[in-house]
Amino acid sequence: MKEFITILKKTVLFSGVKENEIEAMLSCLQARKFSFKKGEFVLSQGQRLDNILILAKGKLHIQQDDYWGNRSIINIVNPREMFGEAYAAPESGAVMNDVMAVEDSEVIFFDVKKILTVCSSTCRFHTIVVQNLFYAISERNRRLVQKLGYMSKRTTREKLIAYLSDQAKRQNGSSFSIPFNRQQLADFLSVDRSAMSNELCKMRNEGLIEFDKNHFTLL
Amino acid sequence: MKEFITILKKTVLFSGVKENEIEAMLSCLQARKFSFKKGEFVLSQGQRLDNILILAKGKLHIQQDDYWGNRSIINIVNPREMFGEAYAAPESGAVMNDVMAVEDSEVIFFDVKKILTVCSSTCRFHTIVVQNLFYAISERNRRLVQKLGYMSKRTTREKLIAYLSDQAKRQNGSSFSIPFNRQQLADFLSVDRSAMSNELCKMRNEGLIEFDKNHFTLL
DNA sequence: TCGTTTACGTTGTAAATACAACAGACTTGC
DNA sequence: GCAAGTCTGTTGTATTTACAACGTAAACGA
Repeated sequence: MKEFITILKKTVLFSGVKENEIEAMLSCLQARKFSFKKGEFVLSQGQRLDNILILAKGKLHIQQDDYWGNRSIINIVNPREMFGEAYAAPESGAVMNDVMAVEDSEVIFFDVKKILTVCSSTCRFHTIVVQNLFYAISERNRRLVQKLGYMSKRTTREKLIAYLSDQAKRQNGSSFSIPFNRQQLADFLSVDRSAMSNELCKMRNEGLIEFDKNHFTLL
Repeated sequence: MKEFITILKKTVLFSGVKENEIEAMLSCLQARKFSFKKGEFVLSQGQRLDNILILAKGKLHIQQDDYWGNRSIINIVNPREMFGEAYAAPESGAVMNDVMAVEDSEVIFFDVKKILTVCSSTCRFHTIVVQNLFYAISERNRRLVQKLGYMSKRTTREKLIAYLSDQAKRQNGSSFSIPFNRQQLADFLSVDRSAMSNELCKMRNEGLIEFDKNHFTLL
C-alpha cells in the first residue's frame, strides 16, 4: 500500500492530493497491481473495461494490428501515466485497441465506478480527482489531435517533419531523443519502415537533419 | 434565455439537469450566443480559448490547412454538439485547429472557469455537468482513436473500407448516408479527391459497394 | 432562360510508397 | 568467444498516389 502511494502522489490523477488523503482514498478505490512480462498484453481489443489504469513501472504501447499484420502504434505509455480512462464513461463500448508491454511492467488497476460515483459529491479529494481525470483526458485529446496532424500529411517526409518539429518544440531544443526505434516510429506514423529509413537518410544527405540511433538534431 | 434552455436541455452537457436548474445555472455561466455566416471562422488556429462552445444551429468543420493548401477535416460538429472542451484545462495551450461554419450557424459560448470552479463542489447540478463534460470528452477521445484507425490504413481503398464499414455499423445497416460530399470525405481521410473518386468507382465496378451521391450501400 | 458555379467522374503522367530481399553493425545469451 | 538474433540502411520493382486537366451533369442565380 505504501508502495502505491509513493508512485501515485506523482501522477496527474492524484495531483494536489496529499499522501494521507491518497491513503484514505485507496481503501475505497480498491487499487490492485498486476505484473506483465515484455510482449504480454495488458488489454486486448474487444474486451470490456471497468478500470482506469496507471503504469507503475515499465513501458506500454497502445496499438492496433490489422489482418495483414500492419501494426499501428496509437500511443505510448510511460511510468506514472494513466490509460484506459476513455472507457470510464458508462456507455463506452469494448476496448478498441491492444495494450502491450514493451518492457516488463507493473500496472495499477482502479475501479472506475468508485472513482466517479462513490461520495463524489461530498468528498473534497474525490472532486479533485474527478477534475484531474478531466484535465488528463483533455490533454490526451489534444495529443490525439496532434497525432492526427502528423498522420494527415500526405508523404512520409512531411509526416517525419511534422513529428520531429513537434518533438523539438516539446523538448525545447533542436536536439532531442525520441522514444521509438525505427520500426516503432514507422508504426507510429503508419508508414513503411524501409521507406522511412530511406527518407530519413535522404533528409540527412540534404542537410535537413542529423541523427544517431534515436537521437535527432534539426538543422 | 428561454431560447437557450430549449436547446441546452437536449445536449449531452446538460443531460440529467432539469429546465429550471439549467435556468439557474445559466445566470452564473454567462452564456452568450454568436452568429456565423457560411465560410466564416468560429475559431482560428493559434488563438487562446477560455470557452466551451455548443453549436445551436448550422454545421461546423474542425479542420487544418497546411502551407500547400491541403485541408484536413479533423471532425464535424452538428447541432447540440459541444466543441472546444479539449482546451478547458488551465494549462492547455493555443487552439491547434480552425473551426469553420459550413452552413450559417449559431454558437453558444460558456465560460470554462465558471463551469469548472465556481461552486463545483457544493452545487449538485454543477457536479452533474462536470461529469457530463467528462463523459463527452471521453466519447470524443474514442472517436479520435477511431479516426486514427482509418488514417493508419495505408491505401485509399483500405481507408474507405474502414470508414464505410464503421458508418454502416454505427447506423445499424449496410445502407446509409454520410455527412460529406466527395471533397469533404477526401479531406476527412486525407487523400486526394480524384484518386478517391476513382477508387470508389473501381470498388463499385468490382461489386463491393453501391452509391448515389452521399448514400452508400455495402454489398 | 441562359450563363455560372459546383460536384463528380475520368484519364495520363510524374512522384511516392509498399514490399521483398539483402548486407553490415550491433546486441544478447550461452 | 561465438552463434543467433535484432536493428538499420540500401536497392529494385510493382503498386499506389498526387496532381493537373478536362467533360459532363446538376444546381443555382439573375
